[in-house]
Amino acid sequence: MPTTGNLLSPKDLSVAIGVSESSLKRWTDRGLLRVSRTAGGHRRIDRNEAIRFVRARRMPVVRPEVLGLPGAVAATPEIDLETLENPNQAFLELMRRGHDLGARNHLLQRFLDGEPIAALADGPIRESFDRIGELWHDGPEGILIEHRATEICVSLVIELTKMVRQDDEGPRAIGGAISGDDYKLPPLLTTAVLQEHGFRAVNLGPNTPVEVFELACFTDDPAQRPDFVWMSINDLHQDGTDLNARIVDFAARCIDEDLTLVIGGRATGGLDLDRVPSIPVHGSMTEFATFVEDWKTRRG
Amino acid sequence: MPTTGNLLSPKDLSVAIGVSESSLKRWTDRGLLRVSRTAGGHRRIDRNEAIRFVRARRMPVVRPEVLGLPGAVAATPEIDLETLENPNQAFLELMRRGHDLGARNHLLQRFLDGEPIAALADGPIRESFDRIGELWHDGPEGILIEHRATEICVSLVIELTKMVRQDDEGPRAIGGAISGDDYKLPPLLTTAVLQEHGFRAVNLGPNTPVEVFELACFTDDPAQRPDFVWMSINDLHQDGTDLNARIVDFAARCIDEDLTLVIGGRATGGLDLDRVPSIPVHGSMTEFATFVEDWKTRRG
DNA sequence: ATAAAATTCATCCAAAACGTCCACTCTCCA
DNA sequence: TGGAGAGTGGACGTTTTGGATGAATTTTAT
Repeated sequence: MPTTGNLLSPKDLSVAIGVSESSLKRWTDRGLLRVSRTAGGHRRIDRNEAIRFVRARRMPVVRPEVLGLPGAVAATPEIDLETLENPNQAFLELMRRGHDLGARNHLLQRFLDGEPIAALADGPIRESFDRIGELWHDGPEGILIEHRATEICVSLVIELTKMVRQDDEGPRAIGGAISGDDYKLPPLLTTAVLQEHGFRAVNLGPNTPVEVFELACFTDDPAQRPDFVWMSINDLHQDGTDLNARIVDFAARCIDEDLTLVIGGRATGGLDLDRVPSIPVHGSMTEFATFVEDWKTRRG
Repeated sequence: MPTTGNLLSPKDLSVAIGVSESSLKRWTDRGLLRVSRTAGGHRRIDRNEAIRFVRARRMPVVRPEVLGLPGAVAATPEIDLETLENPNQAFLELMRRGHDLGARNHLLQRFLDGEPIAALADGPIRESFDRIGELWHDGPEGILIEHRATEICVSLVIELTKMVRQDDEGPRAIGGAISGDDYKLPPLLTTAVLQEHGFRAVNLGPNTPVEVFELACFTDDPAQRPDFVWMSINDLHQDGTDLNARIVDFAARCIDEDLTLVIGGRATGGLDLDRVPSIPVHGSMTEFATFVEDWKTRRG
């Protein structure tokens, strides 16, 4: 029986990744894998640290269930996922059918294989919802599929977010989707990517007015003040001009107060941000992730 | 329930740091951890001594709340959560401040102590959002708090849901919140409660049209057909009459096809469901949970 | 106050983990 | 081809761990 709770014994992890205990000990002694010790000197390994380790070293996981990850694939009879040339299509099919366990299995496997969350966002997730979004116009069936898939995916992204190490000392980031944008996934994915890069990220969720951004960013309490703000724009109300002006004002104030504001999302093009040309705009999560890394090194 | 006051029992500390009681006692006998004794010889550990012990050895704390630590984050100076008479108020304060780790510890402890998810939904979660909902009218600050708290709570409820999911053979349930109802939490909580009671629950999320319910319930594929449907109604658009008619039609068809439909949510009273008096309506999650249990036994 | 229930006591034991050592298998380069 | 260097998995004697035991103590309910 694997150790309960969030602490793994060396044996647990060694059987999980199919490696000898000796190697594991050597790795911990060399600092490749961070462990804590009991008072008697026995090693205890945090689950998230174990996941980080196998992901960073691209180690195959022989028994994922020991790490609290999905075990054997629940075979879907109708479709043979192996034959699909594109793995993202396999994910799409699972999402279309509402096959939550299969989708979880697929995404987590790719996560463990080392794909960054940003790549998962741009790959299987985005492609699936592009396709599912088209179905939406076909009537109730499309809406059903879209709703079910969204809930599944929200749950998966939140699960991923909890797996990436949250740094207690990392820079503070806050953000959300603007007023009128009801998409839940982009803010969640942005939060996940930020946490993967060591940020302490706060998610304000969809449909957040610009005034709320202002309040959150320019609070008087310096301990609460973020170092980084992001705005997700995936849907625009018809009256975009007023919103545009508000965003431009907010962006100008961010520049004044030396706060980095980043804007992204597929409806970003619907805005006219030329008046504040210094706002970084990203078109994909991978782009955003590289920007974030740059920002961190630039900031020291 | 951890021992009250400033003295911990060996069991309290052992669960807090995730080691066996035996080991802890051995450590005290070796003098690694100073303890006092009751008249009868039972060990009592001072909270500060326990904290000193875990800090000195850099031991991971599995359940910080047992030690009186609100998590990895420093205690909020203005409030002393211990002194709040009502634990639900403590949760409210944590949510107001966006103290996600503290909120997680609080909720998870109560869950591990045996409170059913339905009780958590009716207790800390509902009370907090009742209060936070009032703040919403106070302008941006209230909206900020509400958005942040919602995202935190969504994440927590999903985490709880993953802790209770096991049954691959349970009855199938499907549901969501109706058109115009954008609340995310009630469908999530309903799903969590159903899974806790052994259901295979599918969540269609907020803002789901009645036609989608119909399609999901009366699909031709018998393998997909649910045994149980639920509808969450927490917000009504102004033109409730049309929606009311659609729901009544849907409910009638459910009765025809011998499918259980349950309706709940705080705006349920805004509908006129007298034409289909056999629809069970619940006003709280606990009520819903008992109904669900009855339904299961009645059904054999 | 008293009885019943729950917790903790000290002790014991098998399984697990400790650190160390040592063959064995790779890769690389002379 | 052969030998150095690094990584692996197993073996070892010793120490630590976690669970079980029945007796004693504390807590809870009557």
